[in-house]
Amino acid sequence: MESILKKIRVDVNSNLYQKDPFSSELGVSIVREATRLIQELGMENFTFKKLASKIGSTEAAIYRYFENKHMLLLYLNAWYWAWMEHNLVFATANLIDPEERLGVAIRLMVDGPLYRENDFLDPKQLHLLVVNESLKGYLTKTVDNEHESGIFAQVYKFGERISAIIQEINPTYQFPKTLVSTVMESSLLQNFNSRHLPGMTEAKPEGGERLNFFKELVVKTISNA
Amino acid sequence: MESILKKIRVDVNSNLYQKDPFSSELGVSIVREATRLIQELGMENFTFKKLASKIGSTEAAIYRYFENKHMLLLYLNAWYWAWMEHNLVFATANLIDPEERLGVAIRLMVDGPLYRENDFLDPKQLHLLVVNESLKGYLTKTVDNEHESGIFAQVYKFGERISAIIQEINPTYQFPKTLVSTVMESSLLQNFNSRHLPGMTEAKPEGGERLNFFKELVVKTISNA
DNA sequence: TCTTATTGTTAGTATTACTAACATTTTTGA
DNA sequence: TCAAAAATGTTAGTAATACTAACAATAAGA
Repeated sequence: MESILKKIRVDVNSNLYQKDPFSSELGVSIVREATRLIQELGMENFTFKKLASKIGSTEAAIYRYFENKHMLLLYLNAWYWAWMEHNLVFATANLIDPEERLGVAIRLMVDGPLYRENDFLDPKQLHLLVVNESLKGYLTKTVDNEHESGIFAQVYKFGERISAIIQEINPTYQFPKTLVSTVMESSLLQNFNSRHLPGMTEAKPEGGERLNFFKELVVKTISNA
Repeated sequence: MESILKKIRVDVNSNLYQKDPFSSELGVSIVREATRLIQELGMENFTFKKLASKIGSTEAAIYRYFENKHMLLLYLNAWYWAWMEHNLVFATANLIDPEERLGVAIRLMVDGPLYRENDFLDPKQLHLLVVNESLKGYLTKTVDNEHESGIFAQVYKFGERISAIIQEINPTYQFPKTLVSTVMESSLLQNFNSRHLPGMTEAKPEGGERLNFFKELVVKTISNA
């Protein structure tokens, strides 16, 4: 399994980039360093110029790969969720019990993907990036166009997989998709809250409270009480 | 009750502004028009210059009231949650049953504040603004400084009130604050999802699904099953 | 009426987001 | 093997943004 994970090259929607970053050295160093730098500076202070100087290239060169920094964020986000889906598929491959599979899925959402030193992007870094920045990439005026061009496919696919597990457990539950998207988004926000708005939550950044909270929440919600 | 709501002037943390916008005509027209314009353009395309030209003033004049557009957003956000708290207090004042009060609170979070044509800001407009833009105001690198200067006091106060209701219903429930912040944040995101990422949810923008979803989720979660 | 607070105006700077034009290198296929 | 085509890289720019400074005009208050 480790070697398979190591070799995984995720397919993301080609509308996300101008030129596939994995088709060249420069492209790879762009996404690699961007992951670090966006996290370090935050989207508002991140610029292609700063990124260019970090990787010894120029602004214009980066624009050939990504239309702008917003698209680069969406690209990394898509990559993250595709990676999450791989993790889910592998981790649940030989689990028959749907409740067990749901447990794995929730753990994945709460704790982020497994750490594997892989060839392309570090999923641990990517998780931090997604916690801090990804929602800003959704909540924009351009979301409708982006939605239409299929840019959120990875997020959708991941969500659908977990919805399917829920429907397996309780076929009469009315809101599987709403529940799944709530957990996907809230697990990120609660991670953020525990670090920056501690009064809004009982959870500690590295504690197991979030996992317990979300597991209990989901299990109770989909049960026929 | 109506006349009281009409007269309510919310107190927000003075770190949010340079000069109290309710201390002058210009200030009032800034916050009033900003609510509309931020919503129309989205934060990324909103500028003080555009706002100034709408209200027949100048950029520099607006900078006298707010340090930058980010602080203006946080100001409007604080105003929103303070208004929400007023709504909650009035709507639950004569309800004894904590479960009934919780129901009112959830409805408020899901549907936003009551519409009252009031003297200052239109809560309906503000709700749309908060749905689309407010989370971007939290998820920043400056959140820790802002947190320290008490800028999120209104959000906290609203959350604490509802946590208290939950603790009244079930004093043994472990995560009241986490649950409340989840509902506060997710109800906004689900509103957004229903409009822009419809595949992520069963809810329709104007339907009652979200309310049912969140009510069921909270009631089941805090029950001792 | 004199003082103070409030607004308006002009004019600037540094940075950001992006593009055009062209030079250089690499690939490829005849 | 080598010329044409494709991919990359570099330089140099523009328009817009996010501010700030300095000062003039106006209104309000004691």
